[in-house]
Amino acid sequence: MSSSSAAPRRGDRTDAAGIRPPMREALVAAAFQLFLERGYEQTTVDDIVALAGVGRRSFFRYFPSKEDVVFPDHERCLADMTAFLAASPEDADPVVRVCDAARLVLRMYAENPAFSVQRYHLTKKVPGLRAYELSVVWRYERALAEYLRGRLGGRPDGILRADVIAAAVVAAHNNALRSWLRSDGRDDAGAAVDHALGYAQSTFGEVPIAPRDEAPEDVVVVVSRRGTPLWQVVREVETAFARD
Amino acid sequence: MSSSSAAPRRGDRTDAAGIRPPMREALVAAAFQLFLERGYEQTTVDDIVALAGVGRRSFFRYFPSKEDVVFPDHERCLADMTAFLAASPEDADPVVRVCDAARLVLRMYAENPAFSVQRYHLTKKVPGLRAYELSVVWRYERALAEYLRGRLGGRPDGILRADVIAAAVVAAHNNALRSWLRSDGRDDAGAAVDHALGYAQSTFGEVPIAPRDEAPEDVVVVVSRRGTPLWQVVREVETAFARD
DNA sequence: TCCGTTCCCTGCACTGAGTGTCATGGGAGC
DNA sequence: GCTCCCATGACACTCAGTGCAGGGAACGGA
Repeated sequence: MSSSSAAPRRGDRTDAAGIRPPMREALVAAAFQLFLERGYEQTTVDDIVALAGVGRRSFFRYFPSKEDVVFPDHERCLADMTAFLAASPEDADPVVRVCDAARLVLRMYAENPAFSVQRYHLTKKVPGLRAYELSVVWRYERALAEYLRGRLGGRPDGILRADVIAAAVVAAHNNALRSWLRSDGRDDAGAAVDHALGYAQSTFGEVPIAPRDEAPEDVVVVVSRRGTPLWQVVREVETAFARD
Repeated sequence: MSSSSAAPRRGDRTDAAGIRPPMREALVAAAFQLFLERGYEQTTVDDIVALAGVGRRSFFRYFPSKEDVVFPDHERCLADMTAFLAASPEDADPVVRVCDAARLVLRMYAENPAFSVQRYHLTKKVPGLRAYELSVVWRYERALAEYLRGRLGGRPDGILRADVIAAAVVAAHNNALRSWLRSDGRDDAGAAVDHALGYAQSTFGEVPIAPRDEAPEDVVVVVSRRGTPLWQVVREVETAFARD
């Protein structure tokens, strides 16, 4: 009964990078159906492969572990991010660049809102999945940090700054992403992430407030009472620079 | 042969919070000896308990999983950090406070440099341990972020800022900690962490550069060419404020 | 001193994840 | 039509982690 059920035929794939075998999708679908029905830990790999109508060994051929089936597209997204950063123009602002790289992750989540929200509720309550997600996030953060190290490595504290900026960008992105997921995908994810990344960018960025090509000899004067908290001074400076 | 070997007697413990049973330490020692000899994944829990001369079931009573034996004191440190943050005075600078909280982790590592360096080399090469360490670091970061949320929650973007500051502080701390671990514990860990946390603090801190009680009507004038990168302006402001 | 209670430890059996290996069967290429 | 390739499936195995029951030492009370 197991060999003649819904097992996929061989003809409908190309095995190249173009079309992936449907067994992968069948396993993801079966896994999520059971995870949502009975919970993650109450579902065994045997249950999943039985529902998908495939052999148990095939599961581990497509997913190195049971956790991987919950994050089926992060590997591809991580490769995309690495390629995106590697293709950065030399004169790009590094902080802007890593913010744009972070937006790739948001785009992946936003491509399939229902799936992302389901997965969010799953990872929120299963400690093992939370730990797995952390290791995924860590790899994104490492990709950003490696790029920033290459760009900031020469400056004083370049490596320290690279690590801190990467962590801050990831935290800002995740803050917005999670608030979007909590809204069940109803809020505007792009706007929230733009806002959060804008905060990170304004904290670390080196973007000139005014375009470089206009009136470089203009002068701005900031007056501040000694004793004012530094953040308030910075905010005033920023406001003064933005005012045209 | 197994019941009459090196099993610890009952008399040498008090079972209160004062003296912990030596079995815990015996398991940690046996585990690390084998981990360093053959590697983490080549060592089974049966190997560990055989060397420690205790029953297999006892291992899992002291350590919920095989990974936990590698990080035997993080649970205590996390409790210390939570208590430290909960005991914060109302008028403390939140950013300074979380930096001090992060120093608790460094202190734990510095209490036993040889052990910390061994563990560092172990976690560096074993993916499973790296994932476990990430979940530990995540709990520290959550503790800092929760405290900051409580302090900054009312302000605009308070929650976002709390998450970003917590991530930045953890990243700065870990950057210094790891560079100290890479030096095999020879460098000055305290100085490196102070420097790294100082960077994070100057980026996010609200510390007045000049003491509040002196000449609050003093005036500082900053002049900057329009088009100058913002970070450079901020650095100039900072320099001007620090100059007395 | 003796007994009962209470822990702590141990052995045993079991589940479930993950892996190595080999047989098979069908499709692609010749 | 034949052969080779390779994805798949079946089987057996290791090992982490858990539930359960039994046993023995310390402790308290009589």
